[in-house]
Amino acid sequence: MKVVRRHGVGIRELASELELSVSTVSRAMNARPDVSVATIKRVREAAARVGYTPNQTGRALRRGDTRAIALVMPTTTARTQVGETFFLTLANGLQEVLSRAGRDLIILPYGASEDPNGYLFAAADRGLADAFIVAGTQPVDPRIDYLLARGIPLVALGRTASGNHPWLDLDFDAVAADAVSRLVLRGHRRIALEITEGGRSNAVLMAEGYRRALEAEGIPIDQDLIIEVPDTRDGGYELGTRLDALSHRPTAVFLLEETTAIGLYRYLEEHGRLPGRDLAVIGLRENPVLDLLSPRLTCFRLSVEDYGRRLGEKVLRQLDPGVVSSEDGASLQELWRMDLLPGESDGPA
Amino acid sequence: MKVVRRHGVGIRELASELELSVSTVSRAMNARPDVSVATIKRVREAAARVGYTPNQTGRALRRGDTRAIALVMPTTTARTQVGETFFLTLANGLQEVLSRAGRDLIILPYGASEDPNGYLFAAADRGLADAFIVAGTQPVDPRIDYLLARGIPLVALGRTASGNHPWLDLDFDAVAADAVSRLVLRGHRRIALEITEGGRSNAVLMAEGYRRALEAEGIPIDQDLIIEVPDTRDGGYELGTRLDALSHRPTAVFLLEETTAIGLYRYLEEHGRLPGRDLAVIGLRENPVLDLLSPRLTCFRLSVEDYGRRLGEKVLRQLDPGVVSSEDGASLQELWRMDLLPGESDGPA
DNA sequence: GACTCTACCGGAAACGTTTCCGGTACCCAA
DNA sequence: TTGGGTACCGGAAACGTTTCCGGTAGAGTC
Repeated sequence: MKVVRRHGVGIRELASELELSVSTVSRAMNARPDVSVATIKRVREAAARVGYTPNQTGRALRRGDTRAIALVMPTTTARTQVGETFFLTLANGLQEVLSRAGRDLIILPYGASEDPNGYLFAAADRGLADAFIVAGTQPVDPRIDYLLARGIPLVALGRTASGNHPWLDLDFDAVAADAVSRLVLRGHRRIALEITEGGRSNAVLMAEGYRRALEAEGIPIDQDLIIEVPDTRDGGYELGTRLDALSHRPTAVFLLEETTAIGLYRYLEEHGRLPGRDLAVIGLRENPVLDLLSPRLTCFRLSVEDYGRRLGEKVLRQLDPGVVSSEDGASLQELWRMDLLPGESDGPA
Repeated sequence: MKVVRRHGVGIRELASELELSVSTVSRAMNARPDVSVATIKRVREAAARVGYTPNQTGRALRRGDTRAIALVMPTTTARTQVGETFFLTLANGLQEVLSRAGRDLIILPYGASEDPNGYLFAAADRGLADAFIVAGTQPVDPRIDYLLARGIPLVALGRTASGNHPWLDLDFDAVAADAVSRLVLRGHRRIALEITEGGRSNAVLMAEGYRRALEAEGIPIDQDLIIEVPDTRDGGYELGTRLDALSHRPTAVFLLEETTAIGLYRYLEEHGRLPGRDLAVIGLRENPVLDLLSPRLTCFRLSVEDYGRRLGEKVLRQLDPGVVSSEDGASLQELWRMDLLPGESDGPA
């Protein structure tokens, strides 16, 4: 009934057409040293002419590897976060590096509907890719352990508690230190921190960085100043009310989720106050949506594409340890710095 | 040097442990009718115990199919468009449908750096997936022709000139008709249209729909009212100047790229004018970024997730024609309606 | 001229699975 | 008791490629 699409032309057809053996054709296609360059040329040309491409499945079966890297990432952020282009931009930079190395990028998206663990387990068992990049990691993430246990190369986007595996993460400590010291320099002493509700791992890390930064500045830590709200605009509005409800109001706030800046600005505006004049605000990540805010939000610049490129280099190094760059040893686990991008929202106290 | 990870346990090991033949184990794993249910149960349990999963590569080689669907999509929009979460949300809905059918979704992203055609050609030749969903289509798209020529199942996201292949696209005609008739009803006669610079296919389609809608309303078409600007905020600002430069100013404008609304609003504000009062504005697609605009932009609602789900159904139908839904015949090529979402930006003339 | 060495190539086995084809054992009816 | 059916299972050939191992021819060496 159904048209069986046997692969158009196989290596055997090509070999017989060229009156060569299958093995020679294979070697020629792979440019092995023990074929004459003349033969390589001849085979390649004939392949192009008849439209032969080595079947990847057969090749993968025999060689035991695919030439692909899988990026496992959540798609749910697309709904909750405003203007969340993070992962796509990341994929952009990542792919640039990978394709230069002759490897393909495969994205495995998982939504809210499926079990992220089972999804990755199945893909790993299937041997879908040679290495996995796991995004949206949890502090203790079964996916990392699963891959580690099977010796499958991986890079995590975000540190985990699983110990000695490669990861790349943002340097929250440095960011917190930068933000806090900048605010302190402008006379702020009561600096609040907005973090995501529900104890997400980034929130925990940022809270730690914030505490360390305050300690470094010799400012006592007030637990009330760490405020958990949803990472939405409404969360930002709520943040405004929560700040005002404090007995001793802070003069500055640092936002882990820049989306909340929108709601916070609206709250302040409705109450006749101005960000930067009546409350200093610093956001974490630059985001084109924030361009609409006035006064301009002070935040940190993250070149997501560069971040993706770095991720690509890390995963390639996992696969080909031969290409050891000079600074290899220390960079199994790596923190990524972000530069402060001054705006007008963080005025003096 | 490197630890060769031979697949942990293969079907042979499992078979010998169970004292069964390889073929029986295979049949049991696939729940074929000619195995006893007792054996199926026994095999499945043993498989779970020793951690055996059929190697997908071997299976694919023998069966000639993967259980995967590939979505080929551009990542460049992430940079140019503000808050472009379209594809990720689409993937979300798509995957929901596919995983229900026991299939995996693989995303093949292509950036500006690579040749989108070659990228797809290679993936198709490799037999990466059973079917391809091609997004970011051009009116005449070599990728579609390539897949068609090889008989590889596909669904295009966007109509093309390649004739009789399945596609799903937005119903620009209906949208234009809705927008125009709404504006006409409110007394507008000079209605401008903003389209993307460079003759992108959506722009052409929308321009046609716009013309047809005007004709249907008996309004003569003025070519000057069709204005091409970049699909950015600055493009929106430029649109404002271009509209004002017209000898006979329009009283309403319909935006193909809602991103431009941001710049247009700013232009109007700077010139002391108000959208909805001094110029009626209707945008094409709802976009969370636009929530920040005041007065609220009238636009059309597109449930991207539903759109993705529909896309999934279409591609599944390509692969399993057995599951013929009642309205199958006519739906090879399908237009997707969008509902108008009233705002306050399209006041009377 | 015999020997070794190099450069290139062919045959066949492997990778892990599915599926075709056949074969046994059993049950039931005649 | 025999014959035909059914239910289940085993052996072996595929799927398309790579790679091991061996083999030939020619060049170079003494």
